[in-house]
Amino acid sequence: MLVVEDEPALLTLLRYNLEHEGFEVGEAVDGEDALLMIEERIPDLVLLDWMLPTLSGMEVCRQIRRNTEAGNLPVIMLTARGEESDRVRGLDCGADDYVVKPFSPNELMARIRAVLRRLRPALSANVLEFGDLVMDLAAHRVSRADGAIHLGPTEFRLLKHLLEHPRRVFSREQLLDAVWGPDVFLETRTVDVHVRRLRQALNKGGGADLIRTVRAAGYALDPEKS
Amino acid sequence: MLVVEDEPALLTLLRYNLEHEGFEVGEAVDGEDALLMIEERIPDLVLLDWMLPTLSGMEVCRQIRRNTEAGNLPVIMLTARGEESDRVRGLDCGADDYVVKPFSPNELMARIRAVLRRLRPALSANVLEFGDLVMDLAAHRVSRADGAIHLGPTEFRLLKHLLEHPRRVFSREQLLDAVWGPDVFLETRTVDVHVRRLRQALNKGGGADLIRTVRAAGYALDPEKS
DNA sequence: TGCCTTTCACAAACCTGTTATGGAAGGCCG
DNA sequence: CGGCCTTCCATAACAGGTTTGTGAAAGGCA
Repeated sequence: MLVVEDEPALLTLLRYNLEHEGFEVGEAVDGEDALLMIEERIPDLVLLDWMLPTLSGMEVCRQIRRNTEAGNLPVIMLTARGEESDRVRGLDCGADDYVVKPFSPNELMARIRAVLRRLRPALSANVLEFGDLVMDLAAHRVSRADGAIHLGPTEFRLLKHLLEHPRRVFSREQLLDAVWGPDVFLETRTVDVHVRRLRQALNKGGGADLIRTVRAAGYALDPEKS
Repeated sequence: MLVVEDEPALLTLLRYNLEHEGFEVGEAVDGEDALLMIEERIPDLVLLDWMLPTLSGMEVCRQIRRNTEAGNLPVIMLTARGEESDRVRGLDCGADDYVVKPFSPNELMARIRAVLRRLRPALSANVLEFGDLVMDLAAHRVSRADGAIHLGPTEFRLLKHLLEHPRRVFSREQLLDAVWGPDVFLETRTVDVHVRRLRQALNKGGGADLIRTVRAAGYALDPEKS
């Protein structure tokens, strides 16, 4: 979290409240400073005063949006100007929210939470991860260590189920129930074959085997050797 | 865009402004009505009055967040209550923004644009882009790598929907609902044919195929090989 | 008529469940 | 401790089935 504010008293107040909520707080005192810090390390969110030395908050916001790396970084504008035309301009220049001074710390925190809640699910709600393995449910894609992996429908469902319960061992019967459905009647060995195909696909890139075979019990997603 | 508001005058005002900005507007007059309409077809955004018959806006908002399908639907609360504790509660129950009556239409529109820009960059612009593909909604034109592309009405709507949710996989049923409307009764294979024509048109210039087929799942706009 | 949409039929691509075989792991007994 | 045996698992190949691509034909609508 980066706070860009040139008034020391307000900066202190903000830092106090933010740290109290568990955020790591970085500070910048003018617009150029802020852009440099963002360049160096992209924060989770930027609190941006409207009136700043060197570069106005609005200009900083525009430059953030123009930058591809940090382009969708959440920005909350902080300002003494409460007039409507300013508010419209603030939002239209790309800020995600706009808080008018004087504000109550509680309201600001609520707005920060709201903005973050909006951002996080968009990035992670439909994604399952395990180690370097990533499954994007919405895009129906699996990748590992930046390499895309192609899976057939059954292997996809199988991996999804394993990812939803990492490290847990499932018997072949449990996997048949969970992945194929409760009404199918298949050889339990069939599971072996699909596990093999899944392993083959997952390890194509050369990583360690992520599926552990538990003799006489079943399989689990778990990279550890024994 | 769904407007949930029990005061007819305000509803009319909102509809006028929203349609003027190019949104399709649906209406609901109480909370239960709203939830039903959302169930049936998920809108791009919900404008939600705080005080409603049958179910309060806050309760509606909570239920929306609880629903997995519509869980990250953008919600803007609309309310006469300007007190801080209410604002905090409103935001914390999951609303993405909170506008106090009386509000100016301009500010509301700016906030809507801000929220949409965050969640669905696609919907706030008049131009949809994906890679070298460009769709101009206003001019109803599509082009790729500087070559104009002619599409029939259905292919246009199909591509528009895919562009609004890039990389996401849609089943044939979902596409029929979203592109043809919720009440049509067509063969799911009809989608294949339109996808094929869309592909043909898009690839005429020789570019890579932008539509990914996901076996047993559907189609997605996504250029990577898989 | 001309364009667009929908359906159909067939072919191609791909996926799936099964089986056969060989190898590994663990237990039992001398 | 070592050898043998049993049980379990990994692998490969295959035949059949399902899903998708494709071309064409029939029907609608302006």
